[in-house]
Formats: sequence, structure tokens, C-alpha cells
Amino acid sequence: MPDALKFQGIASATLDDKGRVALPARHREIIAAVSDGAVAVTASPYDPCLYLYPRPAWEILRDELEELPNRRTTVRRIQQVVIGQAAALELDGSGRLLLSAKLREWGELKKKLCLVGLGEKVEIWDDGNWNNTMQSFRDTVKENEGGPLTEVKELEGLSI
Amino acid sequence: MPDALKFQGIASATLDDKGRVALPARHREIIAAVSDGAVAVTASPYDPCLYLYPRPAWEILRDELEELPNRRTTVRRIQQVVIGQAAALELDGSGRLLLSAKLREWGELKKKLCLVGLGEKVEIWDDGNWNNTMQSFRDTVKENEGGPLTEVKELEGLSI
DNA sequence: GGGAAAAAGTGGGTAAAAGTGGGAAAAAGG
DNA sequence: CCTTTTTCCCACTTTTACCCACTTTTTCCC
Repeated sequence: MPDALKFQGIASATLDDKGRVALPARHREIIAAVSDGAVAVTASPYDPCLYLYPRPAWEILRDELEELPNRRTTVRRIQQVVIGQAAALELDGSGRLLLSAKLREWGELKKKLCLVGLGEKVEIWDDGNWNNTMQSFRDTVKENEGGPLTEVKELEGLSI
Repeated sequence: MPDALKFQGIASATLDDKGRVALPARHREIIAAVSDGAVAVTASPYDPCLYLYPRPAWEILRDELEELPNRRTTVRRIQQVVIGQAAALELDGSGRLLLSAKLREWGELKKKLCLVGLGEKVEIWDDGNWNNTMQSFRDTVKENEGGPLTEVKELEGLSI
């Protein structure tokens, strides 16, 4: 069994003509173990991509989000994006997900995708968007001699 | 960790046509002792190179990174780079690692590599990049009469 | 210093697993 | 009842993992 049931690592994938994505085997095994193939896919409020959670983790997150005081517009918008667009899905017999047109549109997904394992969740990116995002991160680090990485307080004391 | 289980020293290595690298014997022995051949290789957020960790050290680092509050884009980018691109690998029967195309690309790895032992981890550099980086560090120190080395507060009080 | 033996490093072939596409049956909708 | 969409499954193709054999380098002994 994959270590500690955490997603990690990048994989390329393709959307077929029916809108299906095959997950890499190591991610399928985690999903099978945790929730027997049941997942939720939703829109990211931060990046132009989708988030995939095993069903139990999703339900916890959804409940947290739902209970936020929502007088502020930004809070409501986040709820609308994340809860409102969530789809409860199951992997098919070959370990594939069928993504609706709306989700594909939100994620700007074309044919070539990148699946990025990030602990609790998997991010689903269009390959072009992912590469651009990574390239501009690298450029920023290089141009500023690592500046942004030394200024963010969350990263203080971190030794990688 | 016992002294004998720290990586140190430089070794050259070559990538074969399938993308495999043979680790030097002294590094293999450490990995065999610590984690029975299980490692994780991931992208460096700082330099154009890859990091190799024995599996236990990697899992600790990954969990620390995963738990950072990630509302800031920089924090998410670091998570995406480091966790998102991590590959859980095992040495093959001949002590080699198979690096995916994505990782090779991130590390700008061509044929000739430099493996740099750095205590807990091993850095995997393209030979050309490594030499350039070392050369420009030397030049900077020389041109500035050691300036950069005297200005960084982390190095205060250090006696080498 | 030379030679033999051992260890390290390299290359490639094959079987198994993963990924991909498509078709037919079932369900939904008109 | 017929048409369209969705679901499910099968079969083909590609990739990956694993193993074996060869070459080169190092070590140790004569």
C-alpha cells in the first residue's frame, strides 16, 4: 500500500472525447483503500484547476466551509465556487473519472492534463497552465535570488 | 542519526537512455541501512536540481510542508513543487533509480550528472549547471572580498 | 607493477501492468 | 416508441518493472 495514504507526485493524463481522465495507479489505490472509489471533484478558488478529494475528506471540508459566517461576499463566493460546483463521482472499472463540461470549463481543461498529488487532495490542471505556472515560479525565484522564499513568514525556519 | 548515515561528497554519474542513474556505492549503503532501498526524489524549489531523501526523512518533511497554512500563493507553489513532484522510488537490483521525464526536465538533467551528498539529502544536478553554479559562487566571493558571506545573519558566529 | 578476482556500473529484453479507445446495453428524455 | 445520452465492459496498445548478462573499474595479492 502506498505510504501513509497521501497523494504525491505528478502524472500527465489525457481527457478523452467523452471527458474521461484515467488516474495513475498509485492514486487509484489510495482512493480504493480510503473510500472504495468514491471521490468528489470541485473547483479551486485559488488556481485555475480542479481539486479531487476522497469522499470522507471532502465531506469534512464541505461541512467546515458551510458553517463559515457568510455575511461577507468573499465568503459566499468561496462557498459557491467550492461547494456549489462539487461533483460526487465514482471511478469506473478502469479507474477513470467522467468530468462534466462545467468542471472542465472551470479548470480550463483541454486535452493534455497534469495531475498533481498534494497530500489530502489531487489537483487537476491543464498541462499548459501548469507548465506556465511552474515556469513563472521558477523565474521569480531566480530573478529575486530566492527572495519570495525568504520573505514569507509561513516558511520561516523551514529547512528543505 | 549516526555519523555514518549522513550523505557527503560529490560523485559523477550518467543518465542512461531509459532515464536511470546509478548511485555511488557509499550512498546505496546508507539508503539500504536506513530504509531498505526506499527513497523519494523531488524537485528543489531553490535550485535547478532534484533532491533525494531516504523515505523516512521525506515523510517527515512532507508532512511539515503539507500542514503549512496555504492561503498565500508562494506557500502553495512550494507545496506544488516539492510535494506535487515527489516520486516514491525504490532502487532496482543494481542500485539505480528510474527518474521520470518530468523530474529530469525540472532538474534540467542531460547525460552527465553530479550527485552531491548533503547530510540528510543528496542533490542531483546536471553536471554543467553544477559547475557554473560553483564557479559563479567563487567569483562572487572573490569580487566582493567575501562580502556575501559576512552579511548573512544565519552565518553569524559560525567558525569554519 | 601485473594479474586475477571482485565489485561497481551499464545496457537491453521480456513479462506484466497500466492506459486508451470504442462499442453495446441500459437509462433517460422527448 | 423512438432518439439521445450515459454507463459499463472488453480488447488493444503502450509503458513500466524486473531481471539477466556484459563491460569497466577497483581492490588485493603475488
